[in-house]
Amino acid sequence: MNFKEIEPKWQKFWENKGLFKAPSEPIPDKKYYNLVMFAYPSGDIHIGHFRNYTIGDALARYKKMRGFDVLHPFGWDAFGLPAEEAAIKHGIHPREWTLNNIEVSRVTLKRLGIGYDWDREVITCLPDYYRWNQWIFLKMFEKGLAYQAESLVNWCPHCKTVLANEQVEDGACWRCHQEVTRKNLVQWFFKITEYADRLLQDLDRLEGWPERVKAMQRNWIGRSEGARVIFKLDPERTELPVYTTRPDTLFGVTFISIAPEHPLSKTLSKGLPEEKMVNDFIESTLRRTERDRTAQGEKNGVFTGRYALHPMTGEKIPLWIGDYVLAGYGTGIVMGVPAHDQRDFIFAKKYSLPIKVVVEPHSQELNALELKEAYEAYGTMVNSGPFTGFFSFDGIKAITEMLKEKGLGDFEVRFKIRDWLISRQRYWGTPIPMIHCEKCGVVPVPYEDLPVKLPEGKIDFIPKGRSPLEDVPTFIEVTCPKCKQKAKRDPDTMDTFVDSSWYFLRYLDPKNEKLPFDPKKANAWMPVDQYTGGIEHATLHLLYFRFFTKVLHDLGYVRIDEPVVRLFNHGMVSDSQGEKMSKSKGNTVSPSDLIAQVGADVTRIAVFFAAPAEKEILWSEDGIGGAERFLNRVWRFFESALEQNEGEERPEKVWRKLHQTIKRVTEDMERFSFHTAIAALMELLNVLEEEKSKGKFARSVMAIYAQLISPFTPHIAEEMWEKLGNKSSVFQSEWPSYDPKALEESEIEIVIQVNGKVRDHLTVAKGAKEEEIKLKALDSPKVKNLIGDKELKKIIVVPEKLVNLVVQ
RNA sequence: GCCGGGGUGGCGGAAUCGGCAGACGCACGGGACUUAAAAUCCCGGGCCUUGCAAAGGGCGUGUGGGUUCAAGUCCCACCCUCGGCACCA
Repeated sequence: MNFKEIEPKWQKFWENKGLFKAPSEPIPDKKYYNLVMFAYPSGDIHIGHFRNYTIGDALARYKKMRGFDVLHPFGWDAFGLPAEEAAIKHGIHPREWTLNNIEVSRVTLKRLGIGYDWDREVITCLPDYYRWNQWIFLKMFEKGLAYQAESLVNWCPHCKTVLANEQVEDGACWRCHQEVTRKNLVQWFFKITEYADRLLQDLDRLEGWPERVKAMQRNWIGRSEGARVIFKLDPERTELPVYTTRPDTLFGVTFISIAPEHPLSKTLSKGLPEEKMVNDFIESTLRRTERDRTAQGEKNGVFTGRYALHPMTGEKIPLWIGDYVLAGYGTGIVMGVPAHDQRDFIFAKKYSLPIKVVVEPHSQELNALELKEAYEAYGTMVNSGPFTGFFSFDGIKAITEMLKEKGLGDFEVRFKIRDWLISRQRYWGTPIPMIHCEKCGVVPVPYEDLPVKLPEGKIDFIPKGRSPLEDVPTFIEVTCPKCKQKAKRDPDTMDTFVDSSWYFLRYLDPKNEKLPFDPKKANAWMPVDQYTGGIEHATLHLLYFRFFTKVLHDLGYVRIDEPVVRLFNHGMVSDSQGEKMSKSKGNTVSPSDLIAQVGADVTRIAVFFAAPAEKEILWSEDGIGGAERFLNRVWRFFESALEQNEGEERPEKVWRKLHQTIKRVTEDMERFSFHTAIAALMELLNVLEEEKSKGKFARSVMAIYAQLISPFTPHIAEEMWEKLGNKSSVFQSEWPSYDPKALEESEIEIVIQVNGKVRDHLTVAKGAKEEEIKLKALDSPKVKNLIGDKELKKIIVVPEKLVNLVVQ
């Protein structure tokens, strides 16, 4: 049987029948929104995509047979840098390059037998879509959730654009791995920090999400509880707020450190003998790379010549500038407690600053002079004025409360997460719908003027470190919507992660020209019941789209405030050495080639059976051979079953195996254990072959077999279904259910253990009494031999399972 | 350092509720068919050990302990490994 020859026939059949079209509003209790991460069209579909999308496809087909209204849409994350790079390299316009790739990939997806509702296809680089990015941006601007600010931002010198925090991995650009530098720029941000607490807390509600994704998001959001403590500059009494999680160590402060980037650093020493040293230090520190500076270990600093007053004791505390103080976290100023913070300890030792012990472990005195490292644990407070004798936890509370009374501090919760920087200095993205007017300032583009379209024609894409749009006068030059004077458009485009933050809502109403989506339709389909994709977006897309959902919820456009009930992360597909596949390494496996060689169904089985869906696959051709062998056997058995008419008896063994298989496959589909579902189907085939099942009975078994295997091998299943005399699609049939009675065996094998070790087996009738089992077990010659004249202490009988004889 | 996964044959892995560890497959070895090969079919296999054989025995799910009649599964301590966060005060 040449499987690949029948595949186009069934693909056409499905398309003509509109098998995968979803209703615009589903039956409420029977809806299944089955979402897979849409694709960046960088060429053709690769094997990683293939794995992702066959999982989604198998689920869609299974759920349809279970009677659900299934929504299984697809689209393209079509903006992004590679399109511009291709434009520079090959002189093709990014749009043309992108749309060509989409064309090629769409055909491949169809040939892979993946069934989408293509009427809902979304392409983010088309104005139909990105105008709603602009619309949402304006809504967020109105709510104060989109704002422009000057700050030190991550800059990728290779991509020549800024990056959000989430897009810097280990100090390098997530896309090109070039080391990131810092720049002070005015950029647009989304205020995700305002949602930090909700994004964190609601993770607890996401029971259907993998623990590791939730852990990553918790780490990333980085909530910490502590206190703001205000030191005052001597003598001006300017406030120097610090953030600390250890107010209990407040009496141990012997210096204060300020980040070199902090504005105060430049001004504190003005006119003092220290001024030059301070300026030199700041300058040389700022010149160092982020990675170099944050390498743990060495700490450098310089004394400013100035002092601050301790909020409790009024003591004069020296002010230092320290290169280990992060400008972007807390207040950019920290209190130095060398006895109880390892970083402060190293710093104090280096510059011979005093060390003062204020917390001691239980029943042990610490001597500041003898400390080898900071004592960072909690303990009993000492040398802490009225708080001496308190335990740390009580001290934290009491000290913060007293600071609050004095107006010199308060409890404070801090997050590590920063606001989402969305400006990009590139062409191929959504224009930011803002106008800069000399007179009126920043003015939003009126809604009726949307979309702000990307200019067409000849554009110089070569990155120069500023947006290519800046050099397109027809785009940049506008009149101010307010004062009608000459003004300029914002030249930047949006981060493409904006596009992917709400595409799942556009699928629900893709042609809407009045709104990004109709809330009624959104409420009918949301939340997404199942989302399937890779783990790489754990703290990127998966954080951003939760944020967008909450914003759109707060704006009143969706009822739900979490987008996805159940999240599944499939494993990667690597080469046989475990190396990541890439075009440059030449170790890629092309799904298109595989379909051409062995067909889609064989490839699908091979990928499903290679490993549990959540684990990495080390790709090997051997898997293809095994899959092909299995499907050939299925087909051969199917044909032999069709041919013969005699043999209508229903052997109990096969009947039972059939129903066990229905049960197992059904349960395995529900728990995403596709490889064991296939193993169960292999076992059933083994039994069918062993028992040489034939005729009518075998045909009825094979009808069920076709249904059970159909999520994995849809084409072969349809072919079998048709040959069995059915006119409609196997996917319009009802998923088989098992008969619990068929699972019951009339005779049951029972294990006989002596002292917990299996020594013999016993066959008894179903429902045999304990007493009978005991007697039979004791009657076993093997058992008699083992027991001999030892004393029988106890007999444990687990009905229908085992009997354990305990002897001494 | 903190947080989260995971450790089972040569390999991918199974064991879903504490009850026969290794299902299913890959690779491998042996055999049948064939002039031959491919394809296909049959047989074998955790490790060690007694035995000519038939048939036995012991050990075995990262390590050490514990609970239990019974532990891959539960509890305690530890080791290794993968991933996330990390000069975050």
